[in-house]
Amino acid sequence: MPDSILPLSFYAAYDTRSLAEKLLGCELVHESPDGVTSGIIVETEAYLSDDPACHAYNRRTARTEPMYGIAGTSYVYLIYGMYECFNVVSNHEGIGEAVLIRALQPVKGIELMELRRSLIPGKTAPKIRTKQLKVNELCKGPGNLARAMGIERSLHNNILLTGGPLYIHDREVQDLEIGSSVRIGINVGKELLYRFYIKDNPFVSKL
DNA sequence: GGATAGATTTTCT
DNA sequence: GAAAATCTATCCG
Repeated sequence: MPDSILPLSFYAAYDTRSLAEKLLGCELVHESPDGVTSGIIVETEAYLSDDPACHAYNRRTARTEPMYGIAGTSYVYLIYGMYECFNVVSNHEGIGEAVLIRALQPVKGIELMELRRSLIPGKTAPKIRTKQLKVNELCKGPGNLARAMGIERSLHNNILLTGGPLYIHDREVQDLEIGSSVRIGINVGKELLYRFYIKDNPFVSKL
């Protein structure tokens, strides 16, 4: 069934690492008041409950509470004081695991993405970007992706379903060439090959 | 092309 | 009070 919104049963059908691979090639859509943006998911990372890099590795806290919700819940958090990151919660209720979406190939609303990315974040002196971004830079990396898509913490702890503003479409291609590697920007769990990406796709954040 | 420093604030110790 | 699932500008070769 091409062109259908992923049902909750999809998110619940796989373990976290499998879901991270299955989400590749799917299209993330945000229907915001400003307009619709979307992009093909080309890069993900898995965070498991027995993995020291996972936010839910230690105590269950207020911030990570959505990670313990049902698969298909959104988990959005602020990192380094400036950037938001978007995750899809995975596994069963009560188990704190999620998939970080790291890069998109823009499809809809490219002009809106450019507009949202035209300001460089910064409290003291938010700067206007001087150089025009290339399309493959708009959603490169989790912080940039969230900004281009207009995903903020107001979308934290929502269910990715029909009727909501944020959801994911099924992918059409079944046989994707998928690569894996260690994850980016972490200091623990370095050796785990929990990063997945579409091979030879120029929208991936890093080789 | 790669390496490095600085921005910024929430969260947890 | 330190660390953090990041990004950008700047320096250097």
